[in-house]
Amino acid sequence: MSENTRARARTTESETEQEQEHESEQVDCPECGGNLVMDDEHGETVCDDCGLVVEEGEIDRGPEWRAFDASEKDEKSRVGAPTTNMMHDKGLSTNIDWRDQDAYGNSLGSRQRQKMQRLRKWNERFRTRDSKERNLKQALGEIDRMASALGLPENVRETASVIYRRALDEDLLPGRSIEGVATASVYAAARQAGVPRSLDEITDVSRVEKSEIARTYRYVIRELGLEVKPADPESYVPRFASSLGLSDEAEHRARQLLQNAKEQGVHSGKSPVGLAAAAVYAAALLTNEKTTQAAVSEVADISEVTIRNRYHELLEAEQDLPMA
DNA sequence: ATGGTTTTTACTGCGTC
DNA sequence: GACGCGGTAAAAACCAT
Repeated sequence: MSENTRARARTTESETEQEQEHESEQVDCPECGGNLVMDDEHGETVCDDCGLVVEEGEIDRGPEWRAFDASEKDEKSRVGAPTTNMMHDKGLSTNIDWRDQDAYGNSLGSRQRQKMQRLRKWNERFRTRDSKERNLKQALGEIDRMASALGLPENVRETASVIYRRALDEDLLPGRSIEGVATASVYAAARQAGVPRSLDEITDVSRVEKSEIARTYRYVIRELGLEVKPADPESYVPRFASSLGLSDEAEHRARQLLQNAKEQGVHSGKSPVGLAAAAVYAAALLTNEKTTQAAVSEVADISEVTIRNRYHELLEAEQDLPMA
């Protein structure tokens, strides 16, 4: 299979783009000069005025919260770290010194020593309940890595972490790889948050085979009783539209097409990504903006044939029920 | 495993710049 | 002639049974 078909489309349109200043937070939109705003919800930087998406995720500016041991944690975490599910113990564990001394360095009496022994024991029991904690640590690292690579916003990472944590609590891990479950968690979290990434995109950043991800994902969903509605085609639209440099109008039009199609139940069994891609293409046509099927196919990772089939259906549906 | 459905691959013909 | 688009047939992938 050619790698070309897999290649993500870059948003670079022209060589005339000026170097953007990296120092300042306030950068002007290359298109219209408007304000650029970070959209945490979708992990995108968009222009206030014209809606141009300048960068989609890719770069994760967040601090590196991962810590592998105590000393590293001290270095990396900022003062007053927020509690977060992204750390294996939510960053809240207590450490009790092993020395039998008080804060001034005086040694303790025997009563105090015994007390400290008991405290240490229990603290240890709570902190690293068993090997699950190690497991969790590694998995959260992976989740973080993949989410970054996919340009997913913070809240998705949080959700993924929670899902993984639950899977671990429910003893779903035996027989499955940490990687696999971690990947499935990310996949599920992204979908739940309404910023879905296709299985293919997920596979690209995971170390696990597609089939295993799918299998594990289904398993986790079922066992945890998570409700994940089939991905809404509309949620793909903004990403595709901006990758192709289409206008807001076209994007809006694409949404309409999809809503209309939804009402008529044209879906059912068709891949949401395909629908979204077709809608984007059709919308570009309707608003007289230049795009090719090949381009859409590229950004959506969907074959041109599928786009053709879908967009015919979309336009038909539009005509059957013009204005309600 | 099987059969039905959807998606992809590969190829071909048509019109236009 | 290359490009964008449309169609088709056969293969592959997917899903429920």
